[in-house]
Amino acid sequence: MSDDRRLDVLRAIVEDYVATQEPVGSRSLLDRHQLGVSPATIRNDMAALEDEGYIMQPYTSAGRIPTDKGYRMFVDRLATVKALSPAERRAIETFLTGAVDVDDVVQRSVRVLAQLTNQVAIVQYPSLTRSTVRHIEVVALEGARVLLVVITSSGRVEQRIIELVETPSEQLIGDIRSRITGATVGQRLPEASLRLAEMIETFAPNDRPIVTSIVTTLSQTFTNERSDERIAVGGTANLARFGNDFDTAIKPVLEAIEEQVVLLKLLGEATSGLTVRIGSETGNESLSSTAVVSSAYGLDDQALATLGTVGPTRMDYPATMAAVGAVARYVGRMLADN
Amino acid sequence: MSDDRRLDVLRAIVEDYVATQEPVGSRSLLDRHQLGVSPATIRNDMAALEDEGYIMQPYTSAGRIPTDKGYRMFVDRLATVKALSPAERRAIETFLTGAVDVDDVVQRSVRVLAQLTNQVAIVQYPSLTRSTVRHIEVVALEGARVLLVVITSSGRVEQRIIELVETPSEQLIGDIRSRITGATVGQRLPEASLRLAEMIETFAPNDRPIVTSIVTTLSQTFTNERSDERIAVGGTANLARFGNDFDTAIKPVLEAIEEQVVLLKLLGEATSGLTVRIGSETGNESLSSTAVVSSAYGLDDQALATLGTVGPTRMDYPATMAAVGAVARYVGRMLADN
DNA sequence: GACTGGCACTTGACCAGGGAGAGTGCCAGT
DNA sequence: ACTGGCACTCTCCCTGGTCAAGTGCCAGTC
Repeated sequence: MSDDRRLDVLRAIVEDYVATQEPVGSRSLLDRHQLGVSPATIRNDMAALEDEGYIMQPYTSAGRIPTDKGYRMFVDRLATVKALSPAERRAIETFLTGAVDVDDVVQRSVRVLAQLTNQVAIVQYPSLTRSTVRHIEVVALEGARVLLVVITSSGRVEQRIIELVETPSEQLIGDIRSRITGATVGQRLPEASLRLAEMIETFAPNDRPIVTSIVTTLSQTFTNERSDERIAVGGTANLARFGNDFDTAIKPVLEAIEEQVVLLKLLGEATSGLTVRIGSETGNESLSSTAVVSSAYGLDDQALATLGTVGPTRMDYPATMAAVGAVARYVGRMLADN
Repeated sequence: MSDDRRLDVLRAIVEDYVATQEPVGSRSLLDRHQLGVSPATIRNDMAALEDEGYIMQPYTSAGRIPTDKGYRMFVDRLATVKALSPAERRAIETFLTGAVDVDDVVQRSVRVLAQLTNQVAIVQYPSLTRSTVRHIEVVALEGARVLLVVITSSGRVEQRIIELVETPSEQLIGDIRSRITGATVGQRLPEASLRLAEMIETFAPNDRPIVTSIVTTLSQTFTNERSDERIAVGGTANLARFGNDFDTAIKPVLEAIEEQVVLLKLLGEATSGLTVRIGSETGNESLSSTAVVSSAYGLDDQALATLGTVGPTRMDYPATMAAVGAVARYVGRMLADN
């Protein structure tokens, strides 16, 4: 028995099952693939594959379906990366280039990713903690109110309005602005936060209350976890494809989507490159029939955040991986141009 | 045959059907309500109600279920408004008061509304076109870049960065800022947009290119439909309650949620007060088994935008209406405090 | 005249039983 | 090492029969 053919059989089973959503038997498998052997031979191969845990039978003497381990093998060693069609590439490009700001980029990528993959798409906003400070603005509003604006290297603009204990002089505001700018621009946000703390003591004691209040607010903004965890989700209507059993297939996904924390875990750490997590690999018990394809995106080789799709384990992995990878590249490029 | 009792019967049918999700027959109806008459009498009343179109039988000689017209009657004339429990009121209040900015207010209201009603919650961001300008800031960044910030009366902060053809002088920027401020602060955004247009010609011809570019960007921001249509959605996991037929009950709602335009239509015009749209009244054919409860919210009596819930027509209308109304009031108050 | 009890009737829901079909494992043969 | 053949095992689907819930109607009662 040749090892090569056994793997071919596994690949064929995965492809057929993904296409038809039905357990695949030895005969129907031969109808769709020319393997040059008889059904009986295939059956032997299947028995071996089952022994090794790559496929299973939903019930005795039905066709076979791939196990998580089978999909894993398929993804790791059997799948040939399916290049996107030129039309798809163009679609991504034209759709993304219309974006006016970071918010828009994220929103458009969710849409395009959902559309390309027919799955649920998730895009994390560019991480604040991984960006650097590009510009800081301190503006006096009416009364003792002050507007603080931070623009990051990835184009995100965060702002906050605070009320000071007393109205600061025009000159003090200017002084604060230029010193903060000097201390933070170009720094990554967590470090900028440290510099700010050190800076307070360089001001005259009289001014400290105002300076402190401004600086702590900025620090909070720099290290704000809430805004670091912002996420956009789209394509939930594609949940239809997950199966017809609402409680086991669809509800868990909807629940995961509602909980940002869970969602972030799903996307995983922003390690560079494409990650595929299948079934139990998601680390979420109720998502056992779900798979996540995710990729970091960023400026140059610097990972900024993560995006990806959530779909049924029985998905078209090559196509999904190609789409996720392509969108990640384009988004990275968009943010770099900005 | 007393008219009063017939309406009591209708109310009882609606309540029972909402509670059990099963067609209600004359006997089981008497088990749960003391109407003081026999099943046969109820049957006669039911026959009359059916003739008038308030209830129907899913099939010959099954129990009755309310029609859209029946629900409408229930909502208009039969439902006694169910006051929220003190615990619920406190829940809303404590949950909303933690919010730090408008974004946060909206996000928290979606959550709390979804949780209270066990339905899908929708909250529209405070409309820009209905707000007035509170503050405008023009800040020179590095090179010829300029940051424009608009703060509205409802606390929304919109910002945009543009690249000018040439680097403006510090003085020109200051001049533009003060004149724009003078012309727009306190105005509603559409009017402010007009004032800006008039203002261009008061500048020296040399400065016009720069002024024009800044002013048009601001105008766009003021009248930007995209940001006027921002919407937050939550509680999609509650779709489980819509029924077990994915294609007819759940998918249409998910599709509506994906399309902001559809969603906005659903919420409806921000007329003040509570609006209930049942089945075909939603104006969306595929949402025939869905009902929308919505309410405008705003500062004082000035409607700013709309929020509401989407649920199955067989929902607990009194409870839902109470929750939507309460959240709308609290959100309005939050934004006024801001 | 309004209500009630009784009765015949209708209908979907819920089994049980019985092919049909797809697929398997295994074995003897090439 | 592969193949053809065969007995076997499941699910799927159809049929038929019973059951319970509910109805409409009618004659009778207060």
